[in-house]
Amino acid sequence: MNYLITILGPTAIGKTSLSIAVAKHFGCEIISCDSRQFYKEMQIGTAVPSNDELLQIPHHFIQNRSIHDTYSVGQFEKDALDLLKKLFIKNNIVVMVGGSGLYIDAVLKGLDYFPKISPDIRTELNQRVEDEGLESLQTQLKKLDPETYKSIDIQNPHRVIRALEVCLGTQKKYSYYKNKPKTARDFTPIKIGLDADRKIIYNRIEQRVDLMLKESLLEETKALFPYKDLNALQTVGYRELFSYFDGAYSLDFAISEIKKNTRRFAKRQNTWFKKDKKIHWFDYKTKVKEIINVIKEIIEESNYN
RNA sequence: GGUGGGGUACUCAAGCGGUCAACGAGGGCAGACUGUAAAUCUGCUGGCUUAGCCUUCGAAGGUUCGAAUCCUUCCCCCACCA
Repeated sequence: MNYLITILGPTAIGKTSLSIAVAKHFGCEIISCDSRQFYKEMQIGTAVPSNDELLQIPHHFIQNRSIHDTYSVGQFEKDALDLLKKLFIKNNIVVMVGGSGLYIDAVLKGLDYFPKISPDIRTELNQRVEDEGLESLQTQLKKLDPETYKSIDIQNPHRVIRALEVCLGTQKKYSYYKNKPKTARDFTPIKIGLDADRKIIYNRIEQRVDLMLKESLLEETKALFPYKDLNALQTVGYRELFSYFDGAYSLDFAISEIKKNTRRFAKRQNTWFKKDKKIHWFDYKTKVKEIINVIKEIIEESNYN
């Protein structure tokens, strides 16, 4: 039996160090499940594991892509599954860490298959939202795929555009592809959540942001300024500093915005994870040993069944 | 001391006799989420036994069927004059 120990929780809670300790204990490797740590151009602002940490345990999906690549959850699911297959040959345990709820679910549960859509269609739809307003796309979606029109958040431009681009790009309804049976996973997920009181999380965020700035986040961001419109750079910590370099924000304001937006991000992560009843939650101060013991128990128990 | 402007919910800020528990924005809180997800979107935000009731608009009085809105006095801020 294979096990994918998944460590999740809000940003700045201490997932990285836990994951390394757990991976060390089981002598296994780590795959990252963080939608921003894929990009090699970003390091400080995405709080990628340190070089020292990376040397201790082999990590995957850390800075393995460029911000200029187009990457998606669908591709990530495929990449992760392919890699897991190889890793499970070496060891029946793998650790996955990350805070991107959708990406975690993609690996653990699977997404529906969608054909590749030409990026031109999205560009066009984005343009149309600007020119004609969202309403125009809503109307079109209602005509092409009434089922999806009813089920998605019609106020959310990203949702409407995605549904529409699938309809337009495949000549089939978006709903046609949805909710198909997923390919079964050949591993058992063990979900470990790290949590703390809101105040503590907010405090850690505050400290982490200050630390990033000390580690020259400004320089890192400045170098990326020419690419600020790229999707990968729509990221807390960078966006606000782009506004600073733009002259729209003062430095102090940009920093307080980073902190605020990170807090909101942590809240959204929380909302996502709360729904999942299969997560084993631990306070962030829990001793690693205790968590490992629980993991071992879960593994033993599942071996009996 | 004199004159003028102002004091509105967590903050900023509209309202200037009834349709006001009070526009809007910010902040906060809650939620949604299948290839943009650190993104994007939604709801709530005086209290309560919540289709209703109660207590709010610097304070205290007054006018009125009815006041955040009008009058009087007082307190506090700001500007100018002295």
